[in-house]
Amino acid sequence: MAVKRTTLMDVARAAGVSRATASLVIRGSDLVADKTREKVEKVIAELDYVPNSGAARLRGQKSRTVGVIIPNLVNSFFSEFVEGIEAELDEQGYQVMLASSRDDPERQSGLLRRLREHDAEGIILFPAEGTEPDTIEKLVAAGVPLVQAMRHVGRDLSDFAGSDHGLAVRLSVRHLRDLGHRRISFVSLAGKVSTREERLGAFEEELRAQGLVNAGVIDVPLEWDGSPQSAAMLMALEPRPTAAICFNDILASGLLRGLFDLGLMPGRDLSVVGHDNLSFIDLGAPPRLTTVQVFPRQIGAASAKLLLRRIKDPGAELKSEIVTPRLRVRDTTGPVD
Amino acid sequence: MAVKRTTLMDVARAAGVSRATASLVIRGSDLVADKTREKVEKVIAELDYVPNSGAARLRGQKSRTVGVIIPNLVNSFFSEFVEGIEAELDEQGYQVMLASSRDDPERQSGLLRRLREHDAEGIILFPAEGTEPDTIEKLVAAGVPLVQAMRHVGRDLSDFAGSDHGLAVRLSVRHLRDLGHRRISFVSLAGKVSTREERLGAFEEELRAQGLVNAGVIDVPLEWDGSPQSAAMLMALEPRPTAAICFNDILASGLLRGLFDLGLMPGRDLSVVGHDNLSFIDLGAPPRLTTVQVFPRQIGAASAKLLLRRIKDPGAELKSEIVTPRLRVRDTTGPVD
DNA sequence: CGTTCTAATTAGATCGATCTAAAATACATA
DNA sequence: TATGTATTTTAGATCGATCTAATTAGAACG
Repeated sequence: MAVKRTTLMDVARAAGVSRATASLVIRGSDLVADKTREKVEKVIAELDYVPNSGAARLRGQKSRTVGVIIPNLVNSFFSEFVEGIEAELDEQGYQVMLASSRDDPERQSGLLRRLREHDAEGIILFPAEGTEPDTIEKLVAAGVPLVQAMRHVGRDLSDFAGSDHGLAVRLSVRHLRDLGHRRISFVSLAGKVSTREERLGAFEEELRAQGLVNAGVIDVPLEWDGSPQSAAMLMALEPRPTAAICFNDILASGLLRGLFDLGLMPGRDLSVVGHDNLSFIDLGAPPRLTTVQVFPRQIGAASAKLLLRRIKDPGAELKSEIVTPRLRVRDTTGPVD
Repeated sequence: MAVKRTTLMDVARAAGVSRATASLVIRGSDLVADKTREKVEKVIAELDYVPNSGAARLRGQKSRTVGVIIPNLVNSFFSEFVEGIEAELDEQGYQVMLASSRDDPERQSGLLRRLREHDAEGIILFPAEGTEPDTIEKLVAAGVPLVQAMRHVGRDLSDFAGSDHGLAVRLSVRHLRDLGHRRISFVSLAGKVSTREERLGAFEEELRAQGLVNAGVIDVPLEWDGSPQSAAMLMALEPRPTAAICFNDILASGLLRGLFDLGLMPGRDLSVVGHDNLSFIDLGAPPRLTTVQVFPRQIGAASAKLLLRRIKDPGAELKSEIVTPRLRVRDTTGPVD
């Protein structure tokens, strides 16, 4: 059953040339005469020859493979992010090795190790919650081209692509202020990651700058149902907020659902703003969620570009690529009455 | 900048043993004395040695890597599917190489080739629309362990994991019949893939069996917005359907949105059933979509298991794993008045 | 036709691990 | 101590492509 592999040697023999020449043909070198090239290419097609990249990379050093680690794939934010990466790398002939850390730093360390064993030329890391700076430092010290995406651990250790979280929050706050809201809450997800701190920090700062009131921060777990219990928690706050900014669209949509279950109307009884602009927002029944678009696909593409740059030039200066978010006003925010 | 790689030779030298012994330690062989093992392991840790899998696989043949090709990642159905695969393979120490065919058979061929070059031990293929049986035949002939998932091309060529599309449709039809519906439409997506045929075939068959009327099949493209124009198309049919079964949840949610835009109420003016049970269904505003749950994660896991089995035993009998779908009745189906 | 220059080809070493088969060491027993 | 057996260790060949440096074929010219 196990067919013996067709090697370059077989091809060379069948085409009546040397291994070296056959190798040149495969790599598309222009050192080889057209006639010879044709002959060899014909044989390759006939034998359905597939090069053994193990051998190639052993000698040639490059695997044309890049490792990508993300916390999970359930949130479509991550899928879009990966899509962006994949599209960009594919164009350059790179293959993505995908792994999911499940937001567990230990698991993540194992994956990093495995990706290195698999000889990834570089790694795009969406760091798991609680990742130690040490992890990053070691990678960089070992000379592994690395880009951190979205979240980052330890400043100025690696290239970075992400979003301007501060601006995202400021956009939401200002939008709500323009609508007359003064008491605003923030629905965050439990845990300690740089994004949470950044958004929360920006939230409080901007409230202060605008002279508005922080009506309370509530923490909920990130569940597939978006933790609709946030609705009741918000309505129990004193003084009661007239608007809530949510860490992401999943939480925001969960909140919408919770409001409906309480017989309340988003945009009237409570204005709701999300983050991410996931594609499902436009689907289904109104009202549609007002949210800040974060462009995960672009961020993915940017990470890929940064990584390719670093692979080419390991000594290049550290660079950050920040994608500017954009507010998408839809139906769940309205004037305060 | 480019640090020279630490090789097994370096480890061996530093530990005062031979390359062979060091190799044994790495592979966890019990042929090596405890004292020696400790010594070597210490050195490995000190030098932060990472084996070069290129060399290993060149000699040892196994890459512990599996290729996965899916049409795209935007539909979260695919992400969940990939999650299932990744989780299962990860447990066995396998690494996933992910690639997206964008539903283009040509691109897909290129990717298949690339995955083989990268020495994937096997491939899980969610075939692109319009994939030729020839593609599959060649792979199988070349001895590449292959599992087709969800869709399949050419029967009995490879292992297969998927869903019982026929049952899925029958469940929806019977549910609608129980609610008193007699004129039912099907919203399909344009294109020719086995799933479409299967679902459509089962639809017509079951209508006949139940003595119901096919009120018309409409084809729409799969867009991110779920092609809400389907609503108007359905309402223009003569005689007008009282219920519609949609190929997937994206189309169904698009239809819901289209109905609202026309001022119609799903579940009252038109009953709507989806397929897949994507996780966003529970989010956001009511009404929630009635749909058939398809369990992509389980199907992914099943594909992974089938593939591992075939890798272990290439001569094993062909096997199909069919996951049974389940109807989730929510708000968008109601009695006909 | 011999010489020179360029274009095309090739032999052979090499990458870093694994495998086989043999050697060295330890251990038990007579 | 000698001998046989079990346990560890190792030298050296090997996987399949690529690279370097050298060789050969081909073209151009006086």
